[in-house]
Amino acid sequence: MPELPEVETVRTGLEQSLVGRRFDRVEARRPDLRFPIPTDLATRLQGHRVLRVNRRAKYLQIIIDDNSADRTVVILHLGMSGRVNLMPAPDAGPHADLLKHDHLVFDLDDGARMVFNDPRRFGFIALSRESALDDHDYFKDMGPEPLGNAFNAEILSQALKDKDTPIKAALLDQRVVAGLGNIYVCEALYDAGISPKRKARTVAGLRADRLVPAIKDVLQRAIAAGGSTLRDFAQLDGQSGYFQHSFRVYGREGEACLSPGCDKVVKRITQSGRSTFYCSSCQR
DNA sequence: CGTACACCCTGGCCGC
DNA sequence: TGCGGCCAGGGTGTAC
Repeated sequence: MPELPEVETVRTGLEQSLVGRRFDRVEARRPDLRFPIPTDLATRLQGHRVLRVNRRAKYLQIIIDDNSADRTVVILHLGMSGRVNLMPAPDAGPHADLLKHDHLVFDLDDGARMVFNDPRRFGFIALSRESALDDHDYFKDMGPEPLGNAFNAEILSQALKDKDTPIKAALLDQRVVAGLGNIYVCEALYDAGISPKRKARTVAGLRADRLVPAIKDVLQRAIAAGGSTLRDFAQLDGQSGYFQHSFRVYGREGEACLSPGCDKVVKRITQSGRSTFYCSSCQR
């Protein structure tokens, strides 16, 4: 499901419904997702309130106000198929029945219920401390946030200049830039007119000048649209994102290239085991 | 070290 | 209807 815009959409929703709320009851309904669920998850959270909800790349970071000088942080990754549902307090009686893949249940002090559902279980949850977060294994080697000021053509060129790998693979490498996934890499390369097969080192310089704004623009437009819904992504209230209607190449194999005057159709190839969509005429 | 690939897991869709 | 094959937005471990 989620790349940066989808995770950011979830973060915004969680910020509105979670900050200031207290966890009354936390339940893990199975021992593991992709990794074991911390056995002390419930005891570390119950009785404490949420201070903030942050995002780093595709990870959510929920900071807990637990009266500690070094606060507990919940790290949540949605994997491919994870989603977070927020059910408001029911008018009367209990919450609706849980579903097969509802793995984590968080009951809040206002009667609302947050549920983490993940059919494929590529998602995971972990606990850390605020002071250790940047040094955590998940984050320590991560590249810059693509929407931050620290991500610019100079920085990207520096990261690409020694790489022989295709630019498509380089942009999926979270050490180069953190938060892009298959969809938005395809879209950004199309928008910048850069072939996904081009060696990354040859993108350093002038092409990076075009690529950086293309990346920022597609991410910002996707966030504004509430993310993309392919099969199963939904916002907290179950609404779909609608950026999928704005895809220019992703998923459009065999369809006409949208660039004015181009008479080619969109091609699909496999790179690093994933589908790449591109126009062989407009992207060089 | 950098790169390439298999793999984790379930479900939906398509063709037979 | 049923079944096999293929596909899917992610990250990691292992083999070169």
